[in-house]
Amino acid sequence: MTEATQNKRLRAARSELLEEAEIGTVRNETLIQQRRQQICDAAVELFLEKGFAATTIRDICARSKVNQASIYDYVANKNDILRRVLNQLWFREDVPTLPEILLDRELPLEDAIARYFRESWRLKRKASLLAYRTIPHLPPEDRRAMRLREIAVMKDLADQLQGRLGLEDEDKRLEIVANVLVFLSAFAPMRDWLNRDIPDETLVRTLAAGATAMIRASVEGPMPGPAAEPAPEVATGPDTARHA
Amino acid sequence: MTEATQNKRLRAARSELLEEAEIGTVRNETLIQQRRQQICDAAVELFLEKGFAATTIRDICARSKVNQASIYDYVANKNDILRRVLNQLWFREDVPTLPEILLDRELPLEDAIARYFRESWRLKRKASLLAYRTIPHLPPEDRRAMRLREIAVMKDLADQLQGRLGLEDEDKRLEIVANVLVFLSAFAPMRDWLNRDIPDETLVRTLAAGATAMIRASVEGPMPGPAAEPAPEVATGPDTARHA
DNA sequence: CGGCCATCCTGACAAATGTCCGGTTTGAAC
DNA sequence: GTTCAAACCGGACATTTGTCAGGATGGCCG
Repeated sequence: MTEATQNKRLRAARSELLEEAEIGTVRNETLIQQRRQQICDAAVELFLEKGFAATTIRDICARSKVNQASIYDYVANKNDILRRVLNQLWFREDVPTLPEILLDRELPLEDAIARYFRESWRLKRKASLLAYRTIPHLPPEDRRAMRLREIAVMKDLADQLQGRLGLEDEDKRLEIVANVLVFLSAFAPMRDWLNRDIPDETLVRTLAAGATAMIRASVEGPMPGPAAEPAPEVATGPDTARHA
Repeated sequence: MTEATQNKRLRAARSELLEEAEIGTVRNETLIQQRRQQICDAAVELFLEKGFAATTIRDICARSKVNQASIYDYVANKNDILRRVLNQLWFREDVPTLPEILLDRELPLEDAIARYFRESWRLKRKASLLAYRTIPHLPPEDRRAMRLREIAVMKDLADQLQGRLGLEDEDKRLEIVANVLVFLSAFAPMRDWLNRDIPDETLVRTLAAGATAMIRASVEGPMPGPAAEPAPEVATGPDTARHA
């Protein structure tokens, strides 16, 4: 791990959390933290079970054992709960991103990827599901924050891969591959209703091997260009319009 | 394309649609079809924009220009609309599945995959997004129908790949790879808020090349077994509990 | 014991929602 | 022009929702 690489500031490290509201009434700071934790814990479970919009404040109160009126002493409103939950789970810093793992140049690519998948699936299961499902319920500025974070991670990853593969020039295809890798880190949570009888570690190693091959293969040969394909049938993106 | 292969009944072909309700009042069958189409078209747009739970019947009526009372002459209720929409988009039969494409043994693997991605992204954008997002809102029996369909496609795909790769025995890893391929067919729709400046065909060819390499790499070497990794932190699956 | 203040919670409000009753309009057949 | 069923729709229902005002409660200090 050369000094230059190690010291390289990762763009993603600068990404910001979603803004949380301030509340006025309750004073005891530790109590606030505790109640908020109760609320968020219950909320995550419910959001995953029923979806954000179908979860009511009453549901959250019942499960978190916080009174229906009191809850507004600890969170500003329903959307504030979602923001806090995402800050805790999606933006958590104890789960390394792949570009961070790749800073260790001693670690072979495949092992790095395996570690990335393993940790993501172990610690960010809920976060991945939640993020992909609740994005439409976020106000535009919050969506933007999440998108910026994702883009930063992807760019970092593309940089790291470029170094690993010993490529001189930027290659657009590396961004595609980076995107896929991040996408695959949500694979197990999003699809764990299938393949249930396969041990997690088999999944990790198989996918890491496959992903490594994919990376290497992706930058071989000439860059494929757009062909004479007709335009897409639909224009609707998940949250931001693609062809706006 | 040998006769045996060509005639092989694909499991997925037998999968069933979600059950649609019967309504009594209106008689004119073509009118019913037309109104239902208006309703479903509006509903898809709205479900993608705001999510199922956040979309109101009034929204759908406004956009489809069907009266709030009349809508119940054409669909049974809000959930019936979702079922009809999914039947139209998710279970549509004019978009080939990868196992179907692979029946043509003349077509090289990479080209088959490229075609699969291209067609899926062109024609099933909305369907992929909708399916991944609305599953929590479906009643258990409908979730089950969708899961069965997915599993059938995956098994078919694993079979086809086994043949292509000239493998004798079943390999669990082929199921993982099959799962990933299906997952990747939702890649562009689910993540098209990123990588927007990359032409679709570049995306298709790059990912097809990568996926092909992934398939080949996945079944090389010994089957990786479970290692001494700690258990997952969380147990919550997307819709059906993983460790119930 | 009594006062005081942080915390909790009963009960309510207005707004929104899924659903549909029962009347009104339409248009084709005679 | 009359008739009559088919299709439409204004307006309302019971319920649920997010939110909160204002009183009840409880524990600490004197």
